[in-house]
Amino acid sequence: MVKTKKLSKRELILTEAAKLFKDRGYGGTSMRDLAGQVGMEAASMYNHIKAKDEILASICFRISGLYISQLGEISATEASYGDKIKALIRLHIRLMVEDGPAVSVANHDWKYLPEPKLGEFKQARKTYEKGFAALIEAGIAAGEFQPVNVSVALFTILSAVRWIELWFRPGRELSAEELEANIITVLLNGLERK
Amino acid sequence: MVKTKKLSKRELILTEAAKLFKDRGYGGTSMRDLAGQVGMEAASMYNHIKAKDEILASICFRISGLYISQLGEISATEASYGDKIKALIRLHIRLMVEDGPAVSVANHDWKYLPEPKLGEFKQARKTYEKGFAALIEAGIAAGEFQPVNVSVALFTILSAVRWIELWFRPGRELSAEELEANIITVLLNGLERK
DNA sequence: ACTGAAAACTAACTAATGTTCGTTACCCTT
DNA sequence: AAGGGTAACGAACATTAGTTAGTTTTCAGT
Repeated sequence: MVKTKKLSKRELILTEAAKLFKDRGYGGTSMRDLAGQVGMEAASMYNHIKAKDEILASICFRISGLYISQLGEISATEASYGDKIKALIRLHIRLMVEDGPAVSVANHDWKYLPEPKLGEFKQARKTYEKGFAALIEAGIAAGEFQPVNVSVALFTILSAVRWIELWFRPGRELSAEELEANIITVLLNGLERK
Repeated sequence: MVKTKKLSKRELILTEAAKLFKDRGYGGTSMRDLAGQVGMEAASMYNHIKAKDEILASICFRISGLYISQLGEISATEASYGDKIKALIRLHIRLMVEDGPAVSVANHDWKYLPEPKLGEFKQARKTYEKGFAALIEAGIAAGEFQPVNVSVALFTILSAVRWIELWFRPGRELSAEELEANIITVLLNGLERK
């Protein structure tokens, strides 16, 4: 089991890096900080990773890949558009709760990717947003949703779930399931009673 | 007019700093970068500001002060709770459109404030959120809103408007007024038709 | 025109950054 | 027991960071 050990050390670095990047930002995290958290010297980490920005890229693209593949699966189901949107909202919340630091990094620090990777990541994001928007548009065309501007609806939904990381502490006052139910209520039914 | 000139140079620095901080982040912006944008040498800026983090603090507290004072005014009116929430949403959108870079910095880079200031800023934010939440809670108690979790509603609304900066380009396809109307529709009435 | 302050400049300092180098310890296979 | 590759290390590299010191320029008020 040679590969296993190698990968697990590397993934330890990636995991700890995501936590630190989330807290202090990419630029605010030094390789020595990260090494201290991992439990080795900064130089030693270069046996497992190629460069600091490769760490960032690994985190970002793992998350974007997850989102895009899940979007494909959900789109392909036979559910109503409302249920598809709900499933996507649940996906975002679940990933945020389970993989919080990495999602946070992919949302905030992607802009520090060096240029070949930066363009690829932007494109991946655009791909995801286009797929999400297509569902909203189809839902409006089917009379299932209100005839609202598609971009506004898309980003209102996306942003509403991206900020969960900032205040949600699982088990404190609110469970993940209650969180899902409440957010879906607000976004799909609106705040006002009718 | 001695004071006027002094203030305008300082404010030029603050304005350009907000733009750079928004694009490259606080840590990703060097004093030499900023000086180049302002049109002077890095050392020269220290005739107008005390330190780099003082720039960050000025930007953050100016924005937080704006939000808190406006919240006070809106809370004191005699409108319905729905109209108060709408007014707050419009406030967020207007500030984002008119003062975009500074709002963006106050939303993303506040965590790099050094420790005495950091605590103050956190408290200011909490003050604002408490005031906002009180309006939602009162609206629910009055039967005007759905009995949803107050924190969830609060942060869903707050986050929905914070991301405008990322994709909204005024005059392109959508005006600020249409933006307001659409966001309010989604948040207050929900996406689904009923 | 003179003066004194405000504000610009050049140069430099210290600290910290990402990364590389050469070497050493470890450990699995033979 | 020996060999060889993996992964750890300490030291050092060049670069860049924020900031300060000292000096010169600009310019409004007398």
